[in-house]
Amino acid sequence: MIDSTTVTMERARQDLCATEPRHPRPDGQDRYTISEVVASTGLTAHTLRWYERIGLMPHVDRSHTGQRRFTNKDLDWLAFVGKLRLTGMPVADMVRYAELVREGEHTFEARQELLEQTRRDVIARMAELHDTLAVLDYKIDFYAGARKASESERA
Amino acid sequence: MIDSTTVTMERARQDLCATEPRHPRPDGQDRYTISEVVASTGLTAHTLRWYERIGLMPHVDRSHTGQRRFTNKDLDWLAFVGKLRLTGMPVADMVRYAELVREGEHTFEARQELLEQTRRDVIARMAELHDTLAVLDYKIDFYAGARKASESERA
DNA sequence: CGCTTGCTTGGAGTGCACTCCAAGGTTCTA
DNA sequence: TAGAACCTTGGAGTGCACTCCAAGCAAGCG
Repeated sequence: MIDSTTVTMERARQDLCATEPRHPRPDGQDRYTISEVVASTGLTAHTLRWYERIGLMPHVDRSHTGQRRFTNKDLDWLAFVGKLRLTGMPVADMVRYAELVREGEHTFEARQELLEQTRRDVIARMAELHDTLAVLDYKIDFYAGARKASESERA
Repeated sequence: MIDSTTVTMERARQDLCATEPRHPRPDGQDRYTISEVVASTGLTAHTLRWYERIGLMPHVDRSHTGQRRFTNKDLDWLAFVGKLRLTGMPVADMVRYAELVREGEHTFEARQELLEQTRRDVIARMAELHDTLAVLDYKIDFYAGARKASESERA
């Protein structure tokens, strides 16, 4: 019999790494250099170090000489951060979310709220874009029509 | 008989002022102070002066003492610029469009292309947002489920 | 072993889109 | 006609999200 605590923890474990397919290396050997992460995320090395400095990354593991070694979990986190970035969420808010994750399961409610606010922002933004599209189409039609008219004039 | 030149010019006249309903003042008495424009556009006076300085506004008419007096046409232009801004278009590109408008009808093709590129950008952005929405919903459902599970555990 | 390429740090610099300031002239209302 | 509220300018400042730099250690290869 599986009790609900187990279920909760299993879901919590998924929390950081359930949204993306799978990364190249098999588990147990997931220690990527910064340049490998640059190649797979499209972020620059500068940005990755900066993310760590401001607390947007959990502290990244290091080699015996102090060089960063990223894990699959880090890549999953970066993929999710990339999605948040696409929503237009400010970096400060993403850092807030990262802090909540670090604080543990008792912040589930706060995290859900933050994500729901983001969701509302995304929907509002999509509506805005939808409206601009109408104006754009109106103008484009106007130019297309005006050009056709001046063409037939020349003919 | 109306020749096609007349038609073209009539459309050209509409070009700057056909996308918005109508502004408060009756025609012929459309000379708004900067603070009236602030009130009706939501932009700051600083921003309005800055728009003029960088060439994003056609040169605004002045009172005999040098204060700005905006016209309905200026308000229409600002409304359209507001739409372009909502698309995320950089100010430099909007200035480029404004330059094309100043250059006259022979830039219709270039203007249409610029707007069509913007349209493609808007559609791409909407698709991105649509994708992030799926991730957001996935996470929100996860938190909702986890919280419900830990509630029933407590019960 | 030497060479090239890669990684480290703190701190300074960049580009964008505003945003504000000081000092002074203008306009409106009582 | 006095006072408040509004307007003008060039230039400097702000906040965000990176972006770059110098100086020096680390890693992999023939």
